Amino acid sequence: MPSTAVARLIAKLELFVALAADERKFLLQSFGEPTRYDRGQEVVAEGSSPDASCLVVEGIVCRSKTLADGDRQILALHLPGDFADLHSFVLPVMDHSIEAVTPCSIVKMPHGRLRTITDEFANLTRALWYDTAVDAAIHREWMLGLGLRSAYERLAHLICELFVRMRFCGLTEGNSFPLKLTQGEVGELFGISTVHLNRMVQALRKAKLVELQGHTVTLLNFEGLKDVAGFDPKYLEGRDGKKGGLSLEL
Amino acid sequence: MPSTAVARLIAKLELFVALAADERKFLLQSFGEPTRYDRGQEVVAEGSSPDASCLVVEGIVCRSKTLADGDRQILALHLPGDFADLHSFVLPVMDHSIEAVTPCSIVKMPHGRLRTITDEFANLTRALWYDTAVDAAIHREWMLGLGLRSAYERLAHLICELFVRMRFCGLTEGNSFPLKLTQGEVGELFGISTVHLNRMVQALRKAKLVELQGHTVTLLNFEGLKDVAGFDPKYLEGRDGKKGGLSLEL
DNA sequence: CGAAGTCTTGAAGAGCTTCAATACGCGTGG
DNA sequence: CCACGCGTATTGAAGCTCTTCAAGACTTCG
Repeated sequence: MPSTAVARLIAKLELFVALAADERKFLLQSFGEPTRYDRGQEVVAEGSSPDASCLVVEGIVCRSKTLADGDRQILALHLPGDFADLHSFVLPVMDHSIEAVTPCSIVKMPHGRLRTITDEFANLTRALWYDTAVDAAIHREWMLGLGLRSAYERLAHLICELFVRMRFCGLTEGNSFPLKLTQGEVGELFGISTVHLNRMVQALRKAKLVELQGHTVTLLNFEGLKDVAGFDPKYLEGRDGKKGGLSLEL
Repeated sequence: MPSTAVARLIAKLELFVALAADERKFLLQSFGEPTRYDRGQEVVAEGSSPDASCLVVEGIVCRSKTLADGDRQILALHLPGDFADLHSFVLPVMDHSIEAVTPCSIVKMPHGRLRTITDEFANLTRALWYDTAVDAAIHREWMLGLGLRSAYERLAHLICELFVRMRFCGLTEGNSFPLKLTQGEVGELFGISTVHLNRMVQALRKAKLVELQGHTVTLLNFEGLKDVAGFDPKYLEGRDGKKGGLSLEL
């Protein structure tokens, strides 16, 4: 299982630049044993100085910052094959925390290995740097959403993004993907009240764009959803428009 | 002048890790001639693929994304000594644009030089990677603001951040710094209406926290302002709490 | 079947936007 | 030197989005 996640990581890095066989091999050998985390469990604490970076193997993790008054803002979601805190290698102190949104499994790459990579594999280093740059690009896309888009558009956007990223992980089935969260949890993740989230979900249903039932999200009209969301998968793509299956029938 | 900006860049990088003499020298020799830009002029277009990265020498530049309906969200502000798009070295296509907020002067480092750095100077590469990671950390701080903070708190936070960063550039005078923008422009930068910005400015005045008059911002009570803003300069700092003068009497 | 959790609905209120009008500040030409 | 005019700052008021509180309906599972 961990090796599947590393393979996904490699596939993502190769959207940017081809890796040499020894680079791939080095990556595959750099992760420790998987650790399991329960729903809601903290994986990395804000203010800590980790000595390893986390790769998601299974489940969904989120990164968040908490204000003095207890309010929390979700900064990013990570699916299998994503580094959640590769940047902790170059950032001395975590400015946010990482926690498990669903039960999940994580492997870690010690920063010593990353240091070796940066000393010996210039090409792989650029690829990892690229990975953190894509992460920042996703931050920017979220900023757009937080600043400019209504809750309705934002929800549509999140669903588009999750669908595309889930598909890259092979976690979709047709136009559906699993999301084992209550509306309350999605609301908190999303930074809006349960009540309002519910109304937006109903609006998406009424517009025949999305069905959310049980713990499955089904896209009924991806084109329409993309229009509402203003979704442009460019920010998830690699060099020369390589899509790595990211945007099959977008 | 350009060399002052590069010196600031070096000072910032050394918050993370000491640079060798040849690394510093290589940096100093890597930038082209300065170019001037007028207020509002585009420096780098969204969707383009630059072959060089921009270092601000003078003035203020912003990065922004524009939605289909024309609404624009500011993603970051950059002062002298900041790379505005170091990430364009590893990101094949610009996901946002860069433009001059005030008249400014910019020098560029060709990506070929960056490639040489990543091939030959592992230590400097880590330092530059660090720079993009700090940039992402600032994105995260802004996300907090956009998602959780009121316009009043957000304005207080922006003033704190600008003050600290301006001081690092030596652009403050006592508790004041210049901001040659109208309230309308600040509002747009800030993503709120002129009317509401004005009311928030008045509130800050009434609370005796800040004076904004003409084109000068004066902090009357930094402690109080930090409290209102929930400002914690941690995200601007380097390894081992090195502050590089960032937080003298914070 | 009952109980707990989840979803849905209603209604009042906070924060911000927009439109529209008024006041201020300052440089220019008379 | 003053008056005019234009850009900027300020104020008022209506309206939209989202929040909170509170209650009711539906699910699911022991």
